[in-house]
Amino acid sequence: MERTRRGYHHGDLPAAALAEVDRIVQERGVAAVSLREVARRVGVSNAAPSHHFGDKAGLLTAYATQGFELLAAHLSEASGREDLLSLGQAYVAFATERPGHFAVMFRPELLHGDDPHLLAAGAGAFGALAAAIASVRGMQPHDDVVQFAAAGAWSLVHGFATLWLAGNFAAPVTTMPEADAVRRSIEELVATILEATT
Amino acid sequence: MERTRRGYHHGDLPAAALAEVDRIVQERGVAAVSLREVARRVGVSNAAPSHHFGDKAGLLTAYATQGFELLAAHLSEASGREDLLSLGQAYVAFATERPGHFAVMFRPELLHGDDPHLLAAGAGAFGALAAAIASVRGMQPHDDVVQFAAAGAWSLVHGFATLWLAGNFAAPVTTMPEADAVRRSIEELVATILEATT
DNA sequence: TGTACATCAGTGAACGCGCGTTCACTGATGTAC
DNA sequence: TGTACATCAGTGAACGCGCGTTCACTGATGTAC
Repeated sequence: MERTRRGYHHGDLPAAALAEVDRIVQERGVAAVSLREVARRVGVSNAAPSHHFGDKAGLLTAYATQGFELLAAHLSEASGREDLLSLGQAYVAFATERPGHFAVMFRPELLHGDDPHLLAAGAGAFGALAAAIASVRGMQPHDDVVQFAAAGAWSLVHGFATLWLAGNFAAPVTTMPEADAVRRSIEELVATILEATT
Repeated sequence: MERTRRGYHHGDLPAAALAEVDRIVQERGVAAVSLREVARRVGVSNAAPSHHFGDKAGLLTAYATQGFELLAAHLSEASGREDLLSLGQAYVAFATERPGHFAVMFRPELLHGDDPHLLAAGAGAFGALAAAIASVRGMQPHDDVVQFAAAGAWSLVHGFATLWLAGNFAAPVTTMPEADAVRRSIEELVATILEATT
C-alpha cells in the first residue's frame, strides 16, 4: 500500500474507491454516493473511477459483490458448528457490522444485475445457508425441501436485519443486543406457531 | 372527482399527487420520484405540490403513511380468522399488490420519521400483527413474549416479501404464486428448526 | 340577494447546484529486443 | 545496459440535464354582513 506517495498513478484506485463508497453509504446513505464524490475523496479527477468501473452502476455492483463475498465468509465461519441459530445471528451481525454493504446488496435497481461476479458472489452466500440446512435435514442442498427451508430461514434473518436497521422495532426488542433480540424473536415465533397448530 | 374540469384549482391535488407517486415508483422506482415529475403528470406547475406537502420528504411521507394504512386494513381483513398463516400471506400479498408503497414505507432516510401520522399508521399496522399473536398465545398484546413473537413473525414475512420483490429467490421457490411459496417456506423452516433442536 | 374581503390554491420564472458522461490529452509503466 | 514503443492510468475541461426551493404574483372560493 501507499507505494507511490503522490504520483500520477494512484496505486490501487479500485480498492480505495470501494472503501470510500463504504464510508459515504454509512455516513450519508446510498443516495449520496456519486462518482464525483468518490473521486473527490480519493483525490483523483472526476473521470478516474469510470475508468475502472465503467459507470456508476458498475461501481455499486463491485461494492455489492464485495458485500456478498464478505457475507459468505462471515457465514462460513459461523456454520462450522452446524448450529442454525448461530448462522442466523451471524447474518444479522453482518448486517449491523457492515450496514453500508447490506444497504446496497439488495437494491437491484442500482446494480448491473447480470454481472457474473455479482451473481456468483450472491449464489455463494445463499449456498452457505442452504448447505447448513441440508446438513441439519440430512438432505442434498438442491432438494426442494432444503431450498424452501433456506428461503424461509433467509427471509427470517433478512427481515429482522432490515427492520432492525431501519429502526422499525420498539421496546422490548430494541433493549438488548441484536444477537439476543433475534434469538428471542425466533424462539417466541416458533413457540407461537407450534401453539397455533396444535 | 373531476369537479372542476379545467380550472385554476385542481380539485384534489393531494390525492392526485399521491396517485402519481404510486405510478412513478412502480414504473421507474422511487429514485425517479421528483416534485417536478409529479407536477408535470398531474398537470400543475412545479411549485404546486410543495404547497400541500411542504417538501419532497413530506410528499413521500404522506405516500408511506397511506401505505401503512392500506397495510393495516389488509391485515385486519385477514386476521378475522385468527389464522397466523393467512396473516403472513396477507402481508406478502400486500407487498406484491402494492410494490410502490412497500418500496417506500421502509426507507426512513426518505421520510420525515417523526411525522405523527406516519408513526400512528405504522403503529396501527404492527398492532394488527401483535393482536393476532396475542390472541393465539392467550396473552396481552403488550406482553414481552407477544412482542418478540410479533417481531419474529414480522421479520419472516417482511424478509420474504423483500427478497421476493428484489428477485433474490430462485427455483423452486419462484415457480409458484407467492402465497404458496411463503407457506411452504415457513413450513419447511419450522420443520428444520424442530429437527435441529431435538 | 348582493357585495366586500379574507383566505386558499396554484403560477411561472428564476436561482444555484451537483450530477454522469464524453473526449482528446498526457504522464507513467513495463516489455521486447 | 539501453532504447523504442505499446499499453495503461489518470487529467481536466466541457456538455447538457433535471432537480429542490424560493418568491412575488394572481385567480378562485367562500363567508360575514
